[in-house]
Amino acid sequence: MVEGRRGRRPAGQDTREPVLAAAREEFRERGYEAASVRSVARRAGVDPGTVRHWFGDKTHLFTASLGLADVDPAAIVRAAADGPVEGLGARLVRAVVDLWDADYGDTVRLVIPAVMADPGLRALLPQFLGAELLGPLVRRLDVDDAPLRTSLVASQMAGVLMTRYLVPIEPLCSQPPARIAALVGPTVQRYLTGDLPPA
Amino acid sequence: MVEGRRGRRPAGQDTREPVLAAAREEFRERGYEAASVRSVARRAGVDPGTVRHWFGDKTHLFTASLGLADVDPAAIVRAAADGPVEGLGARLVRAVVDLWDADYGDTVRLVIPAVMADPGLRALLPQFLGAELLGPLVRRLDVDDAPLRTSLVASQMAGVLMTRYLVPIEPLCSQPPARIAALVGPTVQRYLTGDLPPA
DNA sequence: GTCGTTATTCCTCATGTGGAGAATTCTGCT
DNA sequence: AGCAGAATTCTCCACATGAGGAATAACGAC
Repeated sequence: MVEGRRGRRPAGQDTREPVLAAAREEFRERGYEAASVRSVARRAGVDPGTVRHWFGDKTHLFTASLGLADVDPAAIVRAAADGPVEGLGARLVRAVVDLWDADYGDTVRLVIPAVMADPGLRALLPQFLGAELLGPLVRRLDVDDAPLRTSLVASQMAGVLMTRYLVPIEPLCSQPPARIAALVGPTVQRYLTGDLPPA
Repeated sequence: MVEGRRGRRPAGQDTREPVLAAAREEFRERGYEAASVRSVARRAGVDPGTVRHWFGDKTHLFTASLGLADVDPAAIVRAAADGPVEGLGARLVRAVVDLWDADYGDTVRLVIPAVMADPGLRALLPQFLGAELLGPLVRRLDVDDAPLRTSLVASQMAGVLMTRYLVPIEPLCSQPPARIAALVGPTVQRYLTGDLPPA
């Protein structure tokens, strides 16, 4: 921060981008807990209040620093859903596991606690999982009980991701994606297209 | 805290119990995030350092205040596992959902973020889920791949509990326990005793 | 020019954590 | 019994943090 100099900076000096870069470094180096907003601000040569002004609280700074908006998980899931209905469950599991292995493996351990700790973010999750990610897929299948099936698939998916990335439970968590797809795929398939007990 | 009065208190004055009671009140009234260690100490008429001395950090104070040691989920799961193998999956799901509905429904939303935020607690979870809770059950079934089956069951269970209590996904989250058992039971049954694809 | 808006800093407050030290109780020894 | 010293229990102080509000300076529309 420019010492003793209050008020707006002269034009042409973007502060958002430096803050974002500093946040990426900080979170990568020290993890979510140990990272501090103040240190991010110091790195960016900016006052902590500025960080707050642009990104709100720490969890929002964190998710912003991950640039999660760049990747669209829903698109990947939709791509996996193209093709025959047989084996759809396995393809779906495979796609999601691959996605997370490639892009989110390192960061999900950080994202989840942040999301869980923030009521606002948590409230968005069901909407995302149900409507955004799995909803279109299940509707395409033209089955009844689509919402129920969606939530069942979401529950199994959430469980797999949780035991793979968040609370590692052996030996499932260290199986290769193909094996996980083979093991869990039939379950998802049943939730998608199989017989469900009547209410 | 007794002002200006340093050092050990006269005998017979238990401080642990008042702190625990205060913590229960505080967490119940304000939730985990908003609750403060200092406020608990104030309520108990004790210095914050005393709280720290007895219970360590905030997450440990929290779990201590829940008295989670009193209930033994493993025993309930074992009880549900007594009986014929047919329908075991459904009975198991039912038992776990009932347990959480009755005893943990209100608090799990608070427990999970606290656990996730604490690396120590998180490290204990797999051990608990795998070995303590489900391990004996799967061993009793005398199947091969017992550890793998255990982790598969854990993944589906974790998913159900997550979508029911933590990130409510409709309509699954508001189904009665019997329906959830009917829906998810076959999956657990397959993970327990069904055919699994070879490695 | 003036005037509201926006971007930025500074200050304040309550918090979680850690350490130093004081008052009490306990232990071993004579 | 009596007493020195160790262990336990507890308070105070210090520190860095996350959050919010007030003050201030540059900008843009008119």
